Amino acid sequence: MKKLYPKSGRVILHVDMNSFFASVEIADDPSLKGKPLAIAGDAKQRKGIIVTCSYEARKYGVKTTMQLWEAKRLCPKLIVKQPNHERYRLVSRAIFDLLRRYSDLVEPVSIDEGYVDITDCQELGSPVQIAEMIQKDLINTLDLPCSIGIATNKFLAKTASDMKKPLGITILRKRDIPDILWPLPVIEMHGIGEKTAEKLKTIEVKTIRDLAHANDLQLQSVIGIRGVQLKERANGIDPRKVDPEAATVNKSVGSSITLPRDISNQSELLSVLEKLSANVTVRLKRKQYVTKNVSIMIKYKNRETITRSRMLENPIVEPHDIFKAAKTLFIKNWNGHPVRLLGITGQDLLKADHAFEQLSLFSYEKEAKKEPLYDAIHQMKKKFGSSILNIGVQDSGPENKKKS
DNA sequence: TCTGGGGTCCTAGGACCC
DNA sequence: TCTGGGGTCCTAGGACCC
Repeated sequence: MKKLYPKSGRVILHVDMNSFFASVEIADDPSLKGKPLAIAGDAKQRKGIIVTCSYEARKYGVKTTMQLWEAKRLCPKLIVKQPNHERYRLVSRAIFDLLRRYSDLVEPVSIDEGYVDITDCQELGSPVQIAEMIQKDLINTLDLPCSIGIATNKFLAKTASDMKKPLGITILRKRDIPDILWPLPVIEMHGIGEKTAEKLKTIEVKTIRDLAHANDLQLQSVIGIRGVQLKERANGIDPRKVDPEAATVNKSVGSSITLPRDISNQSELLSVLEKLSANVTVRLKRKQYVTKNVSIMIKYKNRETITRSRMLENPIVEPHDIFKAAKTLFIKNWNGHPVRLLGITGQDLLKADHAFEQLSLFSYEKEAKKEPLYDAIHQMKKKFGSSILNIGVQDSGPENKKKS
């Protein structure tokens, strides 16, 4: 074992929950076990696509993003549940709490996957033993299956966890790269999608082997600066650290909705924007952010999509402030055609307490160096409205209601 | 009867400043 | 006496991922 993982090298696990949403539903209702289950939106609301499904459903050919009616055609006995995101978030937290019992270096990547750096955990056992312990632990305590990849860096660990599902444990060693990684088509690589694969084809790069040996200049010319990095990964090189803080910071927080039908009536659309504003507020507050930039997204009937954004003078978080900004953008940019989807996103986020400090400093300098605190706050309220001072954490927002 | 909703990162052009 | 080059900020769009 020591030989496989020399002292200087790292040992990183990628833990990937298997068909997470479906598995949570099954854990919560064991009568679903062994049955074809799909999590999907409401077909009547035009959101009838498969979000995820159990392995039993996959046997029938049911796949993620498939239309619900198509899935039912393939598998008439398919059981369909609507997603319960609140519940999934809760379970996700429990998963990462469990992982942190093995190592402090846990980096959540999404609701159902994360990296664990176990380089300094030798006393717990070998890497494979640790992976087995985690896998069993997740089954025993939460009744949830996962696949785990083991490697010396994030990219290889992520690739490895994908190779065996469900309930796999896979080691991907550097020396196995030519045999295991290189024969795969480039589109299998994390970070390469359809468009990039097409571009790579134009320079005769079709497999990961081709990519690993590709010419740097050619790569750069066809897919930009990312090209060289992807080539490194294809060669098994990935210096990214496991960073527990990475996921604690948000760059943006938004809310969007595909309308039950296309809408061209302005007041109807505005009332949708108003609801979205309220939702964005709830999410910003839950994460304790304020935003300095509001952007809207409009997707038209013909799927053409525009985004329009605006920097704001002062950070905001209250629904009426967000709605006001969104409404202005909408009125100015909507072309009057039927709308299929609307979204609002706060970008350029500030932590609420930090924004407060900034304002407070500003206020002191500007107005009231010697005034009592009460007056300083009063001044700020006058200047910026009371909204910025009333940032509370408010959970259990209206998020669930909208599922109606 | 056309693929939902949440994100991240990168690129490119224009405005503006020095 | 019309004109270079660098840097930063802002906006819009695209690609990708789960």
